[in-house]
Amino acid sequence: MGINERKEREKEELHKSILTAAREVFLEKGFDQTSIRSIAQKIEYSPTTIYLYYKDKDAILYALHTEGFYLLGSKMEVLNSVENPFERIKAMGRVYIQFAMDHPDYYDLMFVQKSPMNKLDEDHDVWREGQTTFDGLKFSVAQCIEQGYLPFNDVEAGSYLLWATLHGMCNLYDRGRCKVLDEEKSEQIVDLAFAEFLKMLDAFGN
Amino acid sequence: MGINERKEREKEELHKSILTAAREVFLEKGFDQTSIRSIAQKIEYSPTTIYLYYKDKDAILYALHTEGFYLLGSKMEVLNSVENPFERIKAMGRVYIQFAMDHPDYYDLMFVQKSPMNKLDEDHDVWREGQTTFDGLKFSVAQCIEQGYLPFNDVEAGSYLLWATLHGMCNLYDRGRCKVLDEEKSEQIVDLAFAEFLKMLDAFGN
DNA sequence: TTTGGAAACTTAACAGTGTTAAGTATATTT
DNA sequence: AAATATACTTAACACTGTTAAGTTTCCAAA
Repeated sequence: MGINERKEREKEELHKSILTAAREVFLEKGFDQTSIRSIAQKIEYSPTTIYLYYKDKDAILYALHTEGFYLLGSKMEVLNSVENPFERIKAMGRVYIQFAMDHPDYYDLMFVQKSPMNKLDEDHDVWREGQTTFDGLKFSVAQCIEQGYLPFNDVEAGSYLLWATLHGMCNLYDRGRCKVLDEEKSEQIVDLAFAEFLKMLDAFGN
Repeated sequence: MGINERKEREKEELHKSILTAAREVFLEKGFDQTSIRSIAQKIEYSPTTIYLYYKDKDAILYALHTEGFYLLGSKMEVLNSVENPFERIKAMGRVYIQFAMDHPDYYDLMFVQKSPMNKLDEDHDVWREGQTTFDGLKFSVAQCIEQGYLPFNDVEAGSYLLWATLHGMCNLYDRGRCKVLDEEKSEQIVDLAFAEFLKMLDAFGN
């Protein structure tokens, strides 16, 4: 009899629908407004039911953070066809910025919020999602160094520098720190600064 | 009769002691644990009294954020004696990183948290503290461009790029995203990446 | 077919948050 | 002495994440 199988399916479905509801609330109302109670209301269950499927709120946020990395990964994937590693690096930068602009909430969860990182210390100690993405960057940076496009001594330090540069631009923008600029300029500052950045890199690449 | 004067002094004192208590809680327990009630407990007044001296919690956080800028400003001040603008820029970077490491909570409030920025939209529209600091950077960047140390077309975009690079390194570090690196390396990654950054800049400066 | 028990879910509560309306002392003015 | 203004507190509202205890539902064995 497949009763147990059906029950297992139903459990999985509720598990999924909790995450779906969480995603909807998160994308509609933002990080701050994503509460256990608001998720529960969306699926028409009591708040405590959620704790039967997720250990705590951080576990849900971690799952959403993972979704974000899959989304970013899918955008990065198409760049595998770029043969020249230096062109690939530059394109990765553009994709990264575009992602941060298109999905600021996902971006925040992936690279700024401390909540998802709490889960790491508890169970699996390694940040798989971030690791995979960073490895992709390192691979291209190593190629760039080999082929004389970038002047770094240390692959990891150089990769971190590139990552941090883009992250800094996106994060300062997202957190309203562009108010130090004219209103018109602050709107496009990330693109402008990225252009200056590319110019710096090109001075090495050519 | 100086009774009104004495009362005025007492009001000012309570105003200050609220901020002092807020600072103590903030530096001891961190941003998340800085609640109106914990501040009130420290000064042995009821939580509602605080609202007679500060409009809301954001107003207190704004005041603390301003303190942070004074602190950073005092660290930057000594660099005025550095004649060479390129050396000055590089020294500013070191001071900035050191500040972020020494005072992560202040740094967070100044450059990451949205709370203090909320106050801007309400009253004075301009972010005076950030503006002043950024102007200091722009001044040196403009000199560097003039004297051929930096290859930027746009002073503001270039300044933003430099700022964002340092901010990105500090913020990713603070938010635990250095877990993509070996444990030993993640401890010193900001210094390592900054070293790579300086090497890139030096390629132009010399 | 009824009974026992496990599984799934809910109710109610705890301890905390920012914030405010209403109430109470205290001190000053009329 | 009575009225008023000032300073502060109490109690509450509407939230938050989380958990212990209670209830309902459902399946299996007697």
